[in-house]
Amino acid sequence: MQFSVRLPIATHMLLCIERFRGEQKATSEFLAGSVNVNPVIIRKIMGQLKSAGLVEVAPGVGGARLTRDPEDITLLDVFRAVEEESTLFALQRDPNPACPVGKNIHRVLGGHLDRARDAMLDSLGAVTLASLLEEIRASETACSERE
Amino acid sequence: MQFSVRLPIATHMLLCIERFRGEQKATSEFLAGSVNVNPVIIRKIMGQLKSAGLVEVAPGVGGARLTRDPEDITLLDVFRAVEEESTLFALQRDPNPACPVGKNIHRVLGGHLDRARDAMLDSLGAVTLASLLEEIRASETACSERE
DNA sequence: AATGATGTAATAATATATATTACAATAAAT
DNA sequence: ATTTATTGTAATATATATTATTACATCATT
Repeated sequence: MQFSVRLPIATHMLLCIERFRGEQKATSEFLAGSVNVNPVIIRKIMGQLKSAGLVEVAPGVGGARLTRDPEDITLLDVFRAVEEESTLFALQRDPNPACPVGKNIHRVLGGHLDRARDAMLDSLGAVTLASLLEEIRASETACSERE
Repeated sequence: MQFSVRLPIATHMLLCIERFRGEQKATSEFLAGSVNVNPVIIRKIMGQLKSAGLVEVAPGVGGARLTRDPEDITLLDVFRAVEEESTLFALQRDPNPACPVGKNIHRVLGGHLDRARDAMLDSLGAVTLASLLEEIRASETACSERE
């Protein structure tokens, strides 16, 4: 199992939107160039970000912008926009109720798996877009200073 | 995205092996009856548990047994036996190095995603097979007392 | 009207998950 | 020695998810 690459791509998109605000109109074409995927992939993920209320897209003229301060957007918000969190851990269907293990496995195991998932989500929730942007900017500065 | 049902099934198998130790030979047929899947699925997962050193299977005569005390087996051990932990979070391939975001996204985002994964793994590592077995046994007792 | 952009449908290629049949190999029992 | 129960594994089928791509109707501006 592997997570889809939607979370990294969506994060990349949001970072570009904010990093180039005022410089470059954030069109699907431009973002596709930075992420290096097909523009339609960008538009689909942008649709999910829009549904989640994280971005607004200018119809017709094009370009996206954040609806909130980068300080108020976390990786958890992005994860929830592009992945289905409730069904992260599946449980086997129809375990045998005549077996004491089969009868109780869902209840016993389910709670622990939910906690493991929540631990991951909490960790994602601790990372803001603003902090990521700062890390990006710090790298840029380090690069230019080295020249 | 959704985890495969291998972790729940493998856990179920281990619990059955231990719960019925001395009562029922833990054959793939028997375990398949409790989990309610095809015996070949059980054998494949059993192969993964064997490779991970969690169980020993008697060749020819059949039946599996744990190689360690249930106190010393955690859900993390089971997860590692049946899932590929290192590739949990994928990163987009070939982001544009000419873009400041594309150039740094892997390094900046990768660390946070690894931490989120580790938070989940740590949570799984805190649950022992022994504790699960105790929860199962408690349910059984509660049921029989209610009668 | 022409332009540049979005939203979305349709299609294809690939990968993974799960179910199932079949059968060779193995160890014990008779 | 043959039979029996079981494992390990290959082969196949089905379903679903992911990613890439083409095509085009729609929309706002110029």
